[in-house]
Amino acid sequence: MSGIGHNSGSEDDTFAVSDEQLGAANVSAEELRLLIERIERLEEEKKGIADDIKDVYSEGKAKGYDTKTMRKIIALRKMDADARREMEAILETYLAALGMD
Amino acid sequence: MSGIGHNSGSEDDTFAVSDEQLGAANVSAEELRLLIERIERLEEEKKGIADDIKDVYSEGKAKGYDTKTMRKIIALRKMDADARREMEAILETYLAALGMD
Amino acid sequence: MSGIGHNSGSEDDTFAVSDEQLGAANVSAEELRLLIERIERLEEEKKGIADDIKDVYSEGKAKGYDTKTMRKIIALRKMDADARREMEAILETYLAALGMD
Amino acid sequence: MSGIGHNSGSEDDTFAVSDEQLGAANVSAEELRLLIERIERLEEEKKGIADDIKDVYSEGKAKGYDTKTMRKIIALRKMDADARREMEAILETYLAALGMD
DNA sequence: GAACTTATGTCGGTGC
DNA sequence: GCACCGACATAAGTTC
Repeated sequence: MSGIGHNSGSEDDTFAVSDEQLGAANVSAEELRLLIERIERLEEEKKGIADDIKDVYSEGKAKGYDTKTMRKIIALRKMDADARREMEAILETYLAALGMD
Repeated sequence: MSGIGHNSGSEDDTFAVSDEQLGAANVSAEELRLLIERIERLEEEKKGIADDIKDVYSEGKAKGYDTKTMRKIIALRKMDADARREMEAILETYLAALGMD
Repeated sequence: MSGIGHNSGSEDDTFAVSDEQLGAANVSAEELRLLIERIERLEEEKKGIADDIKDVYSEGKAKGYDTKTMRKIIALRKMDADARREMEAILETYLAALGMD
Repeated sequence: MSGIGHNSGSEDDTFAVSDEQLGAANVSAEELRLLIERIERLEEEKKGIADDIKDVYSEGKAKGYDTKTMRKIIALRKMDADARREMEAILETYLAALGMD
């Protein structure tokens, strides 16, 4: 956790102004701004990775594989992985239901 | 293991695959596998970041902001940023047209 | 046939609306209304089936199965079915790539 | 008889499964299977109707209406219907409160 | 027009 | 016991 903020609910009057609500609003605005900027940074990172993925597909295409096939393979492998995870989850559910967890 | 089109030993080899082709296929398979694994790794990273984003939204929610509003703000800021980029692009175009680039 | 705005046959009556135009508009309105009512009927049917599904889950619950488990099982079976379909699709893709389709 | 988790009367045979329990399990498994198959059938029907809806939208599109508009109209009509129902509910409440139901 | 992302609605769980 | 909340499934929109 980042440790940013942690001031929700506190009535900190360090920067007290005549209008308490305005002060609170400023704190909130700052808090909100920080949250939003964090999200924006993360979105950028995500975009960057999405671009990298695109590049790898392009590379594959350049090497003669068609994108559709590559996507199919990846989807299939993902399905397998998901199914495995799902089976483990269901097993746990059963065990829990049987009081064996 | 039943590879697609693996057909060794047939005589009337309408669909025969030569050793050369098999060798090439193996190389290709390896090459393809590497591409796919790279993509899968990148997909995982992307997923991780998407989860981080979700966490930040949750954090915002916990601090009393509603998600919908946050999303709207981010969308707006993104539009602003896009508009700015667009304007810069236009400016560059003008400058280029004027031979001032 | 095109929808609203079909304008052939008017002579010089700049703002006049011919009977033909009214007729066309009416036809369009009617046509649109019918499409919309079909969708609404289908949405109702869909809702009805969704309710039926809910009932079956309730029935299962009443018989001592927990919903989560049931959902997990169904999801898993769906995954299997999807994976099978997907594998067939990929097989076709390969065969096509090999000119064997 | 209930399914998984029915555990009354066992003393220290923590993981023991009696013949009775196995028999019950078989019955349960069959029972569960039937429930699941019913749900799967219903899900398929639901999917079929969803596809039909898609088709009607496509048909509308082909006739020159845009999907977005159609969706808006349907949403509006749904709101109207919901509002009407709501008003009727309120009316009933009033009537009931007045002992006129 | 297909795939990916975003948004909305629904469902089950949980805390008061 | 009900209402809130988070999670999941579906639907809509957007982009390539």
